[in-house]
Amino acid sequence: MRIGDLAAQAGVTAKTIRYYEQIGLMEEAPRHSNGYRDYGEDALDQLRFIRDAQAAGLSLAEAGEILAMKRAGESTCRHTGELLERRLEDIERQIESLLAAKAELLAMQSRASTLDPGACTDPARCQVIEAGRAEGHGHASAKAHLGASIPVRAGA
Amino acid sequence: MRIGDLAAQAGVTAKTIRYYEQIGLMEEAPRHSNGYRDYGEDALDQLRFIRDAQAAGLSLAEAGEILAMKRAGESTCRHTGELLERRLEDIERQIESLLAAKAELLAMQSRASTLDPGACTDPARCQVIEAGRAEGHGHASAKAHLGASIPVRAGA
DNA sequence: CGCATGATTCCAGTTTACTGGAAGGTATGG
DNA sequence: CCATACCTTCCAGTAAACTGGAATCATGCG
Repeated sequence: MRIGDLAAQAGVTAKTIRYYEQIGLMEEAPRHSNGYRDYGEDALDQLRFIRDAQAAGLSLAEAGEILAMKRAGESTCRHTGELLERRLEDIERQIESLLAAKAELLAMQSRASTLDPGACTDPARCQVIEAGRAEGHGHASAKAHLGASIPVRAGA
Repeated sequence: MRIGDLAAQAGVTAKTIRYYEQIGLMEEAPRHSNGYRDYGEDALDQLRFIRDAQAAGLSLAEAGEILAMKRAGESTCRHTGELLERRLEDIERQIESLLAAKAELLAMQSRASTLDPGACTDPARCQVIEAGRAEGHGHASAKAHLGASIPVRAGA
């Protein structure tokens, strides 16, 4: 299939795929006579793996190391074993961190709901939102990039 | 305490703390008569929270939203509740992804160890490492930033 | 035929989270 | 008195992961 098709199926843009090829993350695709890249199912698998790896907090470089292993046929070699080991440890650690953060958020949530339930019906009273949205209302004045931005990430 | 002291205790650099203040992530610290910033224990708590939040995959902007809530006293307001809700959902999702990635790595690991155990004692035979380290040995030739770099992250 | 799509390359810009370095002020010990 | 270490501001650069846009070529439809 052609790059746009692959991109659509993988949920990325064609630009991203060319970028992945450029940095050596994906191998150079074979070309049609017209110069168009031609991809097979394995390319889709790779892109899906990259997506998963990223979602799991791995960098493209790390995903690339693992893809290289896959391409090499997962040969049993001390080095690949060590790589897998390290990645697993990283992932373990990240899960721990996430659980800790989750606990912290849950604690905040319960404290928030038990302290003064229903005390904030008026949007003008909500300091949190004010602090995030309004501008010159009193305290900190810096706010360079941050403060007026509601980030979107992690949703896609 | 002064910025260098705080930085040392939090395991970041003074530059990083000034940067956090600059982007509005931390409030402007009170100053000594000499202009030096003066921090209390709460600053250390904040920095620790930021570290945790980052390890959990939150951006500084997201950590900032939560810190703003904390500063506002975790007031019970629909909006803060929604923010917490969203963060928790994000974290849930990230944990799922991590678990999926972990499963995938474990599968690779077991396949790798059962396919041909002990077949790779000679480093010259390990295509994986070769592919990651060597340069002009046959296939892909692009490798711009990637390929010769062993990333460090996720360890600190 | 013409024109919209979609492909190609190449180069430049963006965002996030810092980091480095210059140029200067301040506190302390010998 | 001066060196040293630490503080200040400001401006510039970096790395990762894209994203946008220009200029050009190819394909397919009416």
